[in-house]
Amino acid sequence: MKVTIKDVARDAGVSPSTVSRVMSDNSRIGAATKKRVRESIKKLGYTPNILARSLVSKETKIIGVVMPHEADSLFSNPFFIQAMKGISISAENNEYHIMYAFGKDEKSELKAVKKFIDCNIVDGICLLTVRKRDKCIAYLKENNFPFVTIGRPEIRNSEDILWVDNDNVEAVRNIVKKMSEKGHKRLGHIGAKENWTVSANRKKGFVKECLAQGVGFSIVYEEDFTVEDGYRAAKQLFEDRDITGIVCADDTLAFGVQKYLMESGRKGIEIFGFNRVENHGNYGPEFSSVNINSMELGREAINLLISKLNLTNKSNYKIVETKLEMAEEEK
Amino acid sequence: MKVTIKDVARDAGVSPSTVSRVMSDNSRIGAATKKRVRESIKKLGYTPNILARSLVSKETKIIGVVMPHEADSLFSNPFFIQAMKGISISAENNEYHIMYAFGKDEKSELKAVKKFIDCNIVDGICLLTVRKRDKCIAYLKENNFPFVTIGRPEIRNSEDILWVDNDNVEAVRNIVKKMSEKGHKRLGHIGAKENWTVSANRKKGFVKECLAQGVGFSIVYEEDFTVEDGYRAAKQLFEDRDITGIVCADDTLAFGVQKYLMESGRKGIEIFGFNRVENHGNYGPEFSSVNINSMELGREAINLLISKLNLTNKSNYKIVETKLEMAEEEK
DNA sequence: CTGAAAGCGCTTACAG
DNA sequence: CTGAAAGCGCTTACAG
Repeated sequence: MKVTIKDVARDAGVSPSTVSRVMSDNSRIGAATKKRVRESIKKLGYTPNILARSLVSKETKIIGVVMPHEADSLFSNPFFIQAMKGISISAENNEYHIMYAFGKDEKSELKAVKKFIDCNIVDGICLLTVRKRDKCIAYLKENNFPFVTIGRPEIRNSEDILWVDNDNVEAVRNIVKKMSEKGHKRLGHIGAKENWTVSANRKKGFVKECLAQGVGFSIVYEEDFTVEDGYRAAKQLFEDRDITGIVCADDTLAFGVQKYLMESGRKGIEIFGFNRVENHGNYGPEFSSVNINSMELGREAINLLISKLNLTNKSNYKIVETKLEMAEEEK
Repeated sequence: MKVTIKDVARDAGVSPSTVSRVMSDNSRIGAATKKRVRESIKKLGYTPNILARSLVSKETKIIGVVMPHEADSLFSNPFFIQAMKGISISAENNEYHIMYAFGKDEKSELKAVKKFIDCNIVDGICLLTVRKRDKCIAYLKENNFPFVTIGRPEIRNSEDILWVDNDNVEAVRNIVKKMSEKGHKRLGHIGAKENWTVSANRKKGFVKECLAQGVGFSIVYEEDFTVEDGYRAAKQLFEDRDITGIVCADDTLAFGVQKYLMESGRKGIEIFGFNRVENHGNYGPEFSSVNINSMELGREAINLLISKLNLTNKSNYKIVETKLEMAEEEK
């Protein structure tokens, strides 16, 4: 049988209250008593039952993480595992636990959010992506439940919403600026998942900087972040013979572009992607990519949420730095 | 404030005991009372606090899943996300929750296991991989804590251990047999993670069937399941000029082989991999691969564990079917 | 068929 | 500095 606070109390010759206070290192307990109780704790191998504790403290020290339903078709993208890694590191550092829910579609994501809240099982929720008119965000805000999003929410009155994000607009603007300085006169952009704000922002940055630099452009949107989508988009995009460079919203799309370029024999096109995905084949030429620091995004999201839960947070958001990693030949 | 069982009781004019019995659909409660109570439940939107329930039932309906520390360097392998998907599906079907722990090394995996148990937070544990002389398995068995492993444990007295696995030995034997029938006289095998039983079994099947078929062979072991490791291994392996076919323990290794073959210009080598990984580049020739049905492995693991927890299980293991998917040109 | 009571393992005012 | 008591939100023998 599991050893409880009563067992420790009996062993140390004190009351359960005292043991509880020793556990929380209450300053009003005498040093000698503390020592004795700690010895009993060690001797008996006592670890408090966190469920019982939660029942009185009204905190479970568990955070619910909702994976976007696209995660499984996007498994080839390291973003999710990296973010999860960051999430778990932060949770561990702060003595929180993480509970994941995988949705099948947007509806079941909302269901997962509701379940988390209704069961009283989590103190807060983390959403791994932000959609336009996001139902989960709306529900969480409405119910005033603590949450954080990876990606900046696009709704009104978002000052009290916690979020982390890269500066995607700026990251793309930098790329376009760089390309313009190199002499590119006409650029292409391939995006996907139009209702993800991250996609919207990358496109926004692209358009803005093209206009600012007086660079011509055309844009193709695809359904998913896949090689096939990138290939299809490239095919369409390069009907425009003047395009000499291309910015993809994700490396998987860039792979498709590479593939198209190799097959079509077209040379001298400069490619930029996002999120440095390992190319198993690695036969194509290197291309430049923006490292969005997925692990840091996960870590900071949970840090922010936990600060909020413990009422110690100052800012409601955090911008995680990106790093443009140029292709080998550029170095 | 959250609505509790007392609120419902008051609203329906019954005692909390009765509400509790209605929740569990106890047969001794009158139909009329049930109806009235259910209306109150609905009206007030009551959902039981599962922590309070757990405290008395001694069950949390949470299963802890320990990710192998290699998971993050292996993120390019869909196995983990697929398995997690299967795990979450089974959990949802059975009204269980899942809690994941990511270890940094083998030691911290054991730490995670201990923490799960000590906190009283999980009813059972699922391990995503099995190592030789696996510390987590030893600890769990020693403490008689319910668990299931993906991969067959290799310890004595494993009859009471729950596990799911593919028949890796058989899968590789089939491949080798097929290759022998096609006329291959000498084969190569590339493995990695020698202390994972899955690797050991694939190698075992390879050796067995080569001997059975009278086919010559050589074997190279690498550290990790990566393209680089596959490339390095291929370089070494093909010093043996007679090798005409190669079985890789994972598709990532096979990509490395492809790369080597393309660079070295060597032709007519038949490649087999495992676990059909999407090749972002997809420039190389197609190769055949064994689909190990990762999602099913995850699903069945949790099914097995939950059956055990509810004392309804019969068998202590389950073999998940594999499917050999031949390269396009073979069809 | 239903309720009052005890208890799950903790924490925390309150009292001394 | 420490303990007895009440309570967190449930469930479940026990009694009627």
